[in-house]
Amino acid sequence: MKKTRTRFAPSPTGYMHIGNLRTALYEYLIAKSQGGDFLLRIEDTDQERYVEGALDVVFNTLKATGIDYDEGPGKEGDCGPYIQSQRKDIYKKYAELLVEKGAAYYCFCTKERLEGLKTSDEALGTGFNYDRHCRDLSPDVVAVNLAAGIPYVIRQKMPLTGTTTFTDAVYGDITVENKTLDDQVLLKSDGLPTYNFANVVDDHLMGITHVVRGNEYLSSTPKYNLLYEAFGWEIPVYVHCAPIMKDEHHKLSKRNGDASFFDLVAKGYLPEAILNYICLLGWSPSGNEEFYTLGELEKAFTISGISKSPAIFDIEKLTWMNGEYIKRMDEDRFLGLTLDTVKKVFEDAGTEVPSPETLRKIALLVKTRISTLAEIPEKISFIAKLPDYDTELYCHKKMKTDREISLASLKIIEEAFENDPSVKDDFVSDKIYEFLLGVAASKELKNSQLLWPLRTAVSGLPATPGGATELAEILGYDETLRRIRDGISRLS
RNA sequence: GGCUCUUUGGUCAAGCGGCUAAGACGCCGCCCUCUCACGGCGGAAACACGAGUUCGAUUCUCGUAAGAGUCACCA
Repeated sequence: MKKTRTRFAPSPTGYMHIGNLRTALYEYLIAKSQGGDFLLRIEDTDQERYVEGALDVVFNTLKATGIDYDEGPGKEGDCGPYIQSQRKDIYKKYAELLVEKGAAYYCFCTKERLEGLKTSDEALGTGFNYDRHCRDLSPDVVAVNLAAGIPYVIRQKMPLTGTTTFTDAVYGDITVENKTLDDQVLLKSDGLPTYNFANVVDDHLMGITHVVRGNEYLSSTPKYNLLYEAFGWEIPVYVHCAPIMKDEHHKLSKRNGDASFFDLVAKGYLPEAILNYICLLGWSPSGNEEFYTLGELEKAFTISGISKSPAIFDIEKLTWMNGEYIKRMDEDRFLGLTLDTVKKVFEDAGTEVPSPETLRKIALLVKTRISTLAEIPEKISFIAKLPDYDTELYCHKKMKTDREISLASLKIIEEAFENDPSVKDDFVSDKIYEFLLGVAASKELKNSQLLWPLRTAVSGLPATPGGATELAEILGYDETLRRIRDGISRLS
């Protein structure tokens, strides 16, 4: 059995579309799940679309997601070069070979003539089809024209009758009438191949066994088959995937301003969470497990799990999944990812940056409470600087507090702190909690009547990451007392 | 318009002739609790429609409808 080989063949546009990334992932997984090779090939046959730095986006994305290629630019194998613009001569040779075999022909039609055809077709309300004007030019005329240097393209000579059937691994058998097939251009007048032609030639030359692509290519696949057959080449397994949608009607796209892979990373999403999520958009595993590392996917992936219908990109579910990844992440990695952000919150607020130990505590405080890394600043900024707040916050029915009780409670806490110097010596959450519970009991107050006002005074917020005593520990004895007094004056 | 494809809860989806039609996100409720979150428990919510085939259709066939793709010297 032949070794499985797949390829990711992006055209460098400078934007890593989520759908393209998913295609790359599926290609990678098909190869790896079968012990095969995954190659990277750059399809840059359209020189008008050249974008500076676009290749780096491709390389960086693959690197960030851990999708390693076995052959490709910078990793030369036996099938290089892996950049189509460097393979120009190859395509010309094969196009000419096809002419010799009678499966293609030279076409000298001008763009103007084609335009005329197109407009008259549109007037009829039908799609455009080349009228095959040059299909039966005599060899003599062709030779003369070529010698005269008249610009030409090479077109595929489609059979005029019969049908062509191809098999897709996800859609099954699809049959079309040959007469509906256009004599498409294979080699452009600039000597470069069209996508459809370069693809077939390269895929064959590179030993690609599985062609994975978006289902917008479904309708051109019969033409591919005809090409493979004309060359006498083995037809690969086709795996067409339904698109990822923005909503019911629109595909996810750059034009719609939809997030690219790096946009999502910049918004605080983890590459592994993004990859995990998009893998599940359009593919489902055999069991109920939803969390997969790339390595696990390499074992679990099956082509039969790929679905036929489009999937809407649900940022809410990605966000949830990202949060799960954060919760499951080990502490060291989390701290490595977030400590600088935490530190920056204090720098931006213009307040003194706490000790590394305190920064650590703050970061960890937030670990189970965020879904994306970008949420950190808003969650902790109150620690750096007490926000201005309304004393209405002190009123809470369930906690059985109002302004008066809160004022009394804060005074009680202040006094208790001052009267017992040992509190300051061991100012950690558990000890403070224990201490305050004792105070509450002695004053015949409910725990919440003491703790709710404390939390409010110390944070100025209706909801905070961590409880009153946790926050007190982080703020330290002095700052805690300062905020308690601030609360007292607000309430007085 | 021609050709092709798709159609299970709001979303992702399992199902591959017989099920009270999984699971997840989101939503709602309850519990836990020094707020929030985490966690636990529970709930509402779906087979586009119509004919066939069959003892029996979400599942097979054919229509209809609605969506999508394609019909370039773009990929």
